[in-house]
Amino acid sequence: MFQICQDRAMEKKDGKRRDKALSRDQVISAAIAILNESGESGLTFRTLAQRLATGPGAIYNHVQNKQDLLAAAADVMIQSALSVNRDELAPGAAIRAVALDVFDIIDAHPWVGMELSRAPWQPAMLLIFDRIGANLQALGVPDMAQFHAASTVTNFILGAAAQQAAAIRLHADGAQRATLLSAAARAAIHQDKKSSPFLQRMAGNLTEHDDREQFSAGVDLILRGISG
Amino acid sequence: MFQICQDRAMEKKDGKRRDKALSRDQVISAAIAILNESGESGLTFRTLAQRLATGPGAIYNHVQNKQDLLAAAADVMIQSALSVNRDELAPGAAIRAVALDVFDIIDAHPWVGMELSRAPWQPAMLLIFDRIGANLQALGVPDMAQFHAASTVTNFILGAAAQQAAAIRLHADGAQRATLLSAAARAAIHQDKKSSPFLQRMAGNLTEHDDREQFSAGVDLILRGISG
DNA sequence: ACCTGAACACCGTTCAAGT
DNA sequence: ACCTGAACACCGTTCAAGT
Repeated sequence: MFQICQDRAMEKKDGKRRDKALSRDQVISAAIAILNESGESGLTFRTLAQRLATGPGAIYNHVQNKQDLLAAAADVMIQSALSVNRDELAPGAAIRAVALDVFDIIDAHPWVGMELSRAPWQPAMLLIFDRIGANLQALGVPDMAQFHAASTVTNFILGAAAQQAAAIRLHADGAQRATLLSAAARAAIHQDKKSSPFLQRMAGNLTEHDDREQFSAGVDLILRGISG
Repeated sequence: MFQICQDRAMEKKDGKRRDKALSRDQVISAAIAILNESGESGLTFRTLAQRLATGPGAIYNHVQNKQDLLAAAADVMIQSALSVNRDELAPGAAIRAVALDVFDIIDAHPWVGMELSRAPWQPAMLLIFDRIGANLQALGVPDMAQFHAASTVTNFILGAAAQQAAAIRLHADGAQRATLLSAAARAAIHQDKKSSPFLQRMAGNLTEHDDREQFSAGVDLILRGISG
């Protein structure tokens, strides 16, 4: 559906003017390549221009600004993640599948999660909302309740996306996840001694749970609330 | 619990050196004042230094970096929002109250929502997690399930926080919320014609629902899943 | 019409020099 | 020990000049 094309970069060696075929799709796909390789901090109009063998200004002929660029990039990723046909699944299983597909793409490319939570009303987010909601009718949710049900699941996914993106970023920083998390928990607990009993009781789970399993359990829990 | 102090700014008029009493709390409270007045984009080490009548470098004597500053500011806001005693409430109502307190503070100060979703493992977030979890035992949730239940509610709150913060920011930009949202929805729908039937059916709700009611309904729905 | 890249108006952060 | 503010190494974005 979306071709990553890098050949443009090769033409940079000679100082000549490139063939003028720069398109919006090429800009977005180059941005995605940089984001996947170097993360959010690696994407700059200068690095992007270099990969496209042009000047920073040229990018603005195909993209409104950096927000627009990031939203378009995230949309491509989410569309690709949700392109698998799930029609054969039962409605509950289909919702679970959509949620896990989103989780997995964010797990693999944390910048997508950061971008979704930075601007929740972008096309990528509406696509997720639609795919969740499309299964509610078959699940037997009344018309009036479908909007609240879909938005609840979507908000949960959004929150988990931010959480997961941050977790991966911490991990990528080379720091031990357990160390950082328990340090944070300890700091919070320490701050007002014994006023955080639940946090203290859950310290072990916080540092050792499986993120994907936690996410999946959350989806199931919400589905139970929707169906019940 | 936390005093906003602005008197320091008054000393700036004369060119003399200020009395040296700059403290971490003063830096954070000045940052909060700027954030509440001008939003995220208004907070700069230069604007903050100006309000504190000092140089940008001085701030680093009391704060590690901007992330640290924002996390500390958000923590103050969340602590203040959750400082009301809810012990007399039934566990379900207490969880609802915590969630709505967080919603309201983000509604009033959208930068808090942005900050929470930027770094989900900061003290403010752990405090919310603790306050939610503290009511699960009384709600009759089994020990093993309490972690998943608390993290599900927390993730939902986090997602809604990002959503709400973005909504307020759009509104503050002077643009009509309905216009922008329906434009986004229309764009998403248009993109692949009739492949978004649910989004189309919900277009009206998307632009006209009440955010707080939607949030409250989401909390109720998850609570039903937890209890059921 | 589109590219080019220097220039503009900023950032967060550092650090020698002060007190 | 803490402040001061110029300087550093960047940003996103604009725009005259090219083709």
